[in-house]
Amino acid sequence: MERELLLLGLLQQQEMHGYQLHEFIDSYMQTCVDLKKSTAYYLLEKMAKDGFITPSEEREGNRPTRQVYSLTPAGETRFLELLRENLSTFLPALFPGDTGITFLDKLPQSEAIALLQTRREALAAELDRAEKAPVHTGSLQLMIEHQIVHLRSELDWLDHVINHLTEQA
Amino acid sequence: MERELLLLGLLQQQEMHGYQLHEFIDSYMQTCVDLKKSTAYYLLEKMAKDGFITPSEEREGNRPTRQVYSLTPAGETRFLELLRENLSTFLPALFPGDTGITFLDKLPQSEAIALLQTRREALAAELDRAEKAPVHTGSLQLMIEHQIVHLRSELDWLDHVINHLTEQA
DNA sequence: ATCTGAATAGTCAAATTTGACTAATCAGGT
DNA sequence: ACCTGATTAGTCAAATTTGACTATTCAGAT
Repeated sequence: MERELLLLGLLQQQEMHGYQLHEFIDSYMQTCVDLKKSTAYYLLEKMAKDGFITPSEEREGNRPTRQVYSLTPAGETRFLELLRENLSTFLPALFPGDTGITFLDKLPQSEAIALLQTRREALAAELDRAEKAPVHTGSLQLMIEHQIVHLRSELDWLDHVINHLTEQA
Repeated sequence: MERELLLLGLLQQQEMHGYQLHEFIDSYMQTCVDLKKSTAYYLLEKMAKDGFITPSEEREGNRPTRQVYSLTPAGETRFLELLRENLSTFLPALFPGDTGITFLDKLPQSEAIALLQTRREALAAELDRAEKAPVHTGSLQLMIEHQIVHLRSELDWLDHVINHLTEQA
């Protein structure tokens, strides 16, 4: 559901075509929703069929025409409906990385520590990237700051786990 | 991939049947992976076909027989392989709730505040539930504590956002 | 002028995931 | 002894999601 909200929300700000939407999402929002290109196209077609958005042919330069989508009045209503629902609900974030943590004791401590250190590097790099990202305006910036807060807290926790494991050895 | 790791990991501790696996995951691990019953059955069948687990018929009392799965040697290897990969990788948690945050400014402040307060209640309830959960042993407890740390940090952040919004009004 | 690799803009079959449904058994009340 | 609702254990068609593939255009090097 939040994928549709995201697409509608972006289209509400300005009309765009599929590739453009995917580009934006992939570069600025990979942290809240993971939306593959083919999924974006699928959803756009579906929402068009449902009457929430309408395509119009557009041609830029020499390139083949592409479908540019814009919100219909029904789409505007749908957007607000999904937005209200999203904001009032607590949708827990899932931690696929915790699956491994659950079975940490199935490996020798020393190996577990080494593996987690590799994870730590990747996490630190993510945090770095997020902290360096250019400042945006409005609510988007709010989301970016949320990510930074979250990543810091994750890094702290991971260090805590690694220390804990190291002390045991 | 982490869904398969989870199933293999649980089966490595003791053989189980589909329903039992789903029950366990749904009650103790909904926070790291969301695995529906039908997905569990699908994955079990697939992993059986791949030779990682083997089913054996079992009957309890009067009930119809059911498939109890146990790890094969190949499954044991696969489990360790997936575990190593999971531990060494940083798999970012996704925040579907941030989609709404991104479009917060599309609603009047007062309504946004009210909606977020509803979200806050749900989040606080989750935290409460997590804090009251019985203590487990081993690495599972580690994951549970991670969840608590995370939920506290989320509650803090949400309060921060609500305050910020309230001050603006 | 041509070649090469990157960027743009998608399509499609296959894999995965879901929700809705079925059906049997059990526990408790009446 | 019978009824009712919860629990157990699953199945299945439909919806969604993905990865791999295609094809065109553009920018820069040669």
